[in-house]
Amino acid sequence: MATLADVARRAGVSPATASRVINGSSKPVADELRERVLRAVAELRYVPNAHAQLLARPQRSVVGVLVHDVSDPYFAEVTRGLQRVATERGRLVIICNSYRDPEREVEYVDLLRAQQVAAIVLAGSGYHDPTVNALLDERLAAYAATGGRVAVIGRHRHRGDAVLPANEEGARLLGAELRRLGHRSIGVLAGPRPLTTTSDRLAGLAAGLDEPLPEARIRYADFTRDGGSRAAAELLDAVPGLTAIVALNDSMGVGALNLLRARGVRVPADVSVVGFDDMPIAADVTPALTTVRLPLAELGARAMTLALDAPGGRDRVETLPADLVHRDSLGPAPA
Amino acid sequence: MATLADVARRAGVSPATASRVINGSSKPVADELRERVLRAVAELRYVPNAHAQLLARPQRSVVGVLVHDVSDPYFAEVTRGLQRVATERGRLVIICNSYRDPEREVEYVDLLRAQQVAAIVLAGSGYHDPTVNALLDERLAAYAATGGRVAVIGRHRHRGDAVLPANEEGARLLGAELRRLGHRSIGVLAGPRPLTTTSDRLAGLAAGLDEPLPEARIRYADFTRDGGSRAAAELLDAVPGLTAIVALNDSMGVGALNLLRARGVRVPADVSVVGFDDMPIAADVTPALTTVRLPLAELGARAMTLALDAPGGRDRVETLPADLVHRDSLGPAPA
DNA sequence: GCCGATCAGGGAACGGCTTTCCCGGCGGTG
DNA sequence: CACCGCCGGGAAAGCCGTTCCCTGATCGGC
Repeated sequence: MATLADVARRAGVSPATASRVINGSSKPVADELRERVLRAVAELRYVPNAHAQLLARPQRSVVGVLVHDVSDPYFAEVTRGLQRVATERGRLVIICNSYRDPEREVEYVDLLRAQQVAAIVLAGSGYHDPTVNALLDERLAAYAATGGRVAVIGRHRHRGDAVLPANEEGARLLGAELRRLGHRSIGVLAGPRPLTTTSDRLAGLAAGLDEPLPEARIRYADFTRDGGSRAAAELLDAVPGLTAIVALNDSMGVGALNLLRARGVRVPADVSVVGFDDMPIAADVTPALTTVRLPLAELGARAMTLALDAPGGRDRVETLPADLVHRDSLGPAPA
Repeated sequence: MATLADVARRAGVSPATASRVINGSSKPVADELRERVLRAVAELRYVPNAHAQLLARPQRSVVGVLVHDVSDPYFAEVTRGLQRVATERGRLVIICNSYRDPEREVEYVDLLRAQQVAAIVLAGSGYHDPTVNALLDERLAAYAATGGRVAVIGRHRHRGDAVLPANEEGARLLGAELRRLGHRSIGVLAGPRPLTTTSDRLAGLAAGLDEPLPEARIRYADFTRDGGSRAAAELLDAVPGLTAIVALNDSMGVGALNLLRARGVRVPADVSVVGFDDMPIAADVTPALTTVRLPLAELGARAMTLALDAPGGRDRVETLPADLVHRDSLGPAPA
């Protein structure tokens, strides 16, 4: 690997001068020398060692992003927004997948800290477990104490700037609409219990329906298509007379749709199905899924903006609105 | 940010000793001192500066991954495979999105080089433009010359180890099946022209159909749902009597399905539709999309394995098979 | 009891780059 | 003509760890 010293030697100048030319320092360098340095750089295919640079100058430029799983469409979309802003600002992004393992999440925070990242963006639902939260908080605090910036997406209980999707409000909208359409016997396909996203949406739904949701009509499963399918099967078997199924994310909704089709249940004539998130797939299934739209990419973009902007003294919290997307899978309750 | 010197001072030992304790060096350290160092580390919440470590020891541990766009399901899946293997081997992955801009791709190679990554994995279709390829090759060569490892996914013409999806063979299978079912008037929704993926799949399709594909029955567009939708509309308008539409990836296939539904064309009774890649969504649309399955995660996993394994002297090339997934969107040609 | 071997711990060099500080030379000015 | 100031360039001091090498001390053997 060619070093700056190699370049300087080849150009017949000092490393100081070479560095100045390469970084476009404000200190003027004679054209002749500049020329020689540039030529040497090209000939040696010199690329400065980013670690040495980082060590030599205080300024940190990369940003760490911690998501549950980038290949999940939800996070893929959030990440897109994060990346867009980061790229606009000339920041490199390191993406880490915690795969929903809180312990790995903590490890990754340390790893990002070791990388001297300028900011850490935590995306995705938080957990209810206080032990886990305390541990994570402790690490984030250690990071923030050294001047690191923290932004979280969709987690209430953490330090740092936050941008929150209107999970509760979106679910409330959904509940109110179901109620308006006469649905009274409603089953819920919920995500994993320990996630705050699950409980937030559940709470909003109950508020919108204007009645408590009996646990017997809720099934908890993974936030995946198969999870939704299994949970829907259980629910259907356990609760006769269901007129609507609320999936707490679109993947589960799609799974439910599939199961219903397999069982010959008509949607929405016999049973209505609604989802959450408005992922691209929601519009493409049949019947097209009625769902709650969350501005996912925007969530990411806002979070990255907060993370990169100068700290505003106090932690800033932004809430991004959710709205109902009417498609074909929701109809009036059958008489 | 606490440094090793801080830790050493607080523990009342030399930095050398502190370092040895922290890294579990083979050199023995008295329990008493070890204890003191560990306590200091905990109290100061010390995390070693990864950049300083990288500078101090020759060993490089992070791997760079360059994809078109992680939020595209195709790359999301490939990335999942890449990550899995990287994590198993204790490697951190830096993911970069080129957004299909060859120039940005070259920039990112340099950036990864600057980061001293142990290996670079290039995922996603290559380009036909020889200028672009030459430039990229030149940078990769510079990287490889300094001991960097390169692995590519789905690109023929680059140095380094390669793992290739059987694009051509998969398309051949598809073509043969269409022919068997009596389709003679076939339209193609192709991806961007400059991509080798597009031309490979086109070539395989023609081979399977056992007849050349007239350009008039091909429409080039983005590898997206909307691209597919638009291209399908054009094709339908331009070519009367079409009995089948081949989309060169599933997103385009889904777009086509949507357009056909909007126009009241029955699938597959009037027109058959097939896709490519077998992304999760393919099974969930109605009718479920017949497509060619590519082992995407496996592609990623193999590439990462090649990249991390000791170089085998010559560049290794692996091809992963494609197979036909029969679903509902393909039927016999109408009489 | 003395010498050499062994061992734990510390000093210091090193990795690659940036940046401050200093020096020599030039032009301008009185 | 002498002096001052400015300017371009280089020497060198870090940044933060790791590790080689050395030192001082302890221990074993004769």
